[in-house]
Amino acid sequence: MKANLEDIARAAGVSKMTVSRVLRGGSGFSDDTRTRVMQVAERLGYIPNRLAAAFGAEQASTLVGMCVPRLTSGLFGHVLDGVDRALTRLGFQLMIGANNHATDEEEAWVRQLVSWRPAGVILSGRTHSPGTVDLLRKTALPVVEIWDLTTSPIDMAVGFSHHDCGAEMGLHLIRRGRRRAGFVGALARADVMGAARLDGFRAALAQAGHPLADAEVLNDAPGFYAGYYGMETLLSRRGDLDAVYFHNDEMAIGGLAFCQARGLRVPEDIGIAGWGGMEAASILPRRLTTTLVPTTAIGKAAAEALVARLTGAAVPEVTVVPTRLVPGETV
Amino acid sequence: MKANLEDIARAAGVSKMTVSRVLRGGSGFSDDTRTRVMQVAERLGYIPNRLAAAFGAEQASTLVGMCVPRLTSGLFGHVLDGVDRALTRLGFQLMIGANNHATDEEEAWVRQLVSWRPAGVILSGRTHSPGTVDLLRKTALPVVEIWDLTTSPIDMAVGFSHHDCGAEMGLHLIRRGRRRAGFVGALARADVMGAARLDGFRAALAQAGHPLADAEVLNDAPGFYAGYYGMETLLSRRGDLDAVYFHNDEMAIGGLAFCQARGLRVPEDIGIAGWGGMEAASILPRRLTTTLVPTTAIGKAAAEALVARLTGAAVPEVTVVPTRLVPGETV
DNA sequence: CTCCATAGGTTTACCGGTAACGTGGGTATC
DNA sequence: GATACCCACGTTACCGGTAAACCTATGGAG
Repeated sequence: MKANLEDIARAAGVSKMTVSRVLRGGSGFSDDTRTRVMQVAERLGYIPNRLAAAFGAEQASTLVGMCVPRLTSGLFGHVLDGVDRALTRLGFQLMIGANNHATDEEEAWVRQLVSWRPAGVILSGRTHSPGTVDLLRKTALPVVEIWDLTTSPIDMAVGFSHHDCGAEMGLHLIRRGRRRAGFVGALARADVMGAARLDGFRAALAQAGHPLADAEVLNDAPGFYAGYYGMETLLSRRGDLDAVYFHNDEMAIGGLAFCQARGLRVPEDIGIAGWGGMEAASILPRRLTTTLVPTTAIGKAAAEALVARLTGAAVPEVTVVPTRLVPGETV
Repeated sequence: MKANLEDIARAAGVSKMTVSRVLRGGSGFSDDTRTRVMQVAERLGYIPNRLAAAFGAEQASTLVGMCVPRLTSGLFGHVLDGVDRALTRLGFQLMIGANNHATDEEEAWVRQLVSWRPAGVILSGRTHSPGTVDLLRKTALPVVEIWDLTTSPIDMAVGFSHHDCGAEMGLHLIRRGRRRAGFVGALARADVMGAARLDGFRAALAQAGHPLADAEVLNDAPGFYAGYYGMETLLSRRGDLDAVYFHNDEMAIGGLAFCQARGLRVPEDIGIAGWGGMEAASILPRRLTTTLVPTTAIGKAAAEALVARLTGAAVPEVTVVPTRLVPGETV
């Protein structure tokens, strides 16, 4: 039932090697042989064995691994989609994992992945355990780090600066006349990139002479609830805030919901800003002030950089994919 | 640099086979041998080669494939998360793909997957091409079909009935006194499961003597915009509707936004119902009437059923994971 | 004292491809 | 006419594990 190259070879009256060449679309055989082999392969229902192929000739692997922080993140869903579409088109298979914002979980996943001898790896973020970096360097695997720009990537990087995103929003709030801005974050200590946005935000505000009034960084997942309760906590401490910058759009919408529940007018009484871009954010009664992140484009660029490297093409070490601040109507 | 079993064997003064047994935690060696082998493996930085292992002994594969309709779907992100957590815990690796609601794309993906000789496959939905079914049957691979309950699954199924979801919501609207209900769908012709919900909805309304007033099934992706414009279209045709059931919560929220923009009061002037569950839906000024789907639980159950089958345990052909209608405040 | 079970190994034979190299015959070139 | 060269293949030697069969002391039972 399970035919292999040998079976086809016997039935077609050629050698195993010729069958291999024909099926991989190589050269070194006549048209006659080609059609004969193809027909026999079809008739026997041959299913290629990539395991054997990748094992016998390691450079032939078409397996790519990708690790995201959380599979439930809407933004990373789009990144995954971009990666998947590009890889599928190029004939690669995608193995995924989640690191839950923990470098040791990432390392465990990378170890598993490497044991499959993949063609390359896509990681999210700039923070990795020494073991991960060491392993990837030793195996000399092509690596693309996405999402945040690493000053010195392990191999290649595709993304943007979270620090700059925060700074840009800080400046925007100042320009809109806000003077007492706060911040609501999530995943305290776990999410380095949210922290980078806060850093940039804080720096921009300080430089403008109106330093960050207060910040509440929760330990929870960055969802609507966290935004709602983060807003509540922040306002209970500082009732005089005139703007709040959130970890992401989900949380900002949660914050908006809280304002609505308390009868606070947005943007008159208080300004609300999110980050990341989310379809819902643009259809709210007032369009959310936020920063759009080209998620799918990042995924696509990462996959293409990886494959380009595999084909020996020159690939830039760092690819910057610009984000865009959308003023909206909530600040 | 790349050590293999042979290298470890030589350095530890034992045979390759003993090293293999030690590393896999088997038996048939002394404690002394064990520690010696482990130390040498550690020192040489041995990286197991799962490719070789799976190739040499096919039943040893720890690779599981999963195909979802779209990687950008919030609901399936949670399903993937459930699958991933369960598989990681059990020592399996996850290969993913998207079928974009097209059976031929699914078949192409399955063919690629099968060539990696995986331990099992998780598919979404009940609709597959004959080629897919044929291939899976021939390879006798463990298969779990999730999301919708197939009357006769290829192998195993985990999910619920979309038809029943629709019928339950139809009945709920009737009970709330709605008499002229409409439906707004998406992914016309592509999404069989949304169509099943519409069927159930229509049947329940008809049986109650207040048949479906109108339906608008768009071709677009089921997002906020589609909900907004679908609502607009539906109301322009039938201004007298007193309830609208949407393909999912995103679209329902889009519909709510349209009502708000037009000054329609919800639920007084018109009722709005969604499907699927979405964190945002429960934090709106009025909680959305919807059906909660236990996404993560489905993923977990699917992964566990697959692994149970692999270990030879008896697994029920069909696992029903109940959904729950949440009345909310929009109907 | 023999027999036998058992612990603790070793040996052998694959799994199904692919790279590298070999080969025979025909054809173009000098 | 000899040489070179190419085409269309065939041969051989792996890749790194694992299953299964096979050894060989050692200790205890009968």
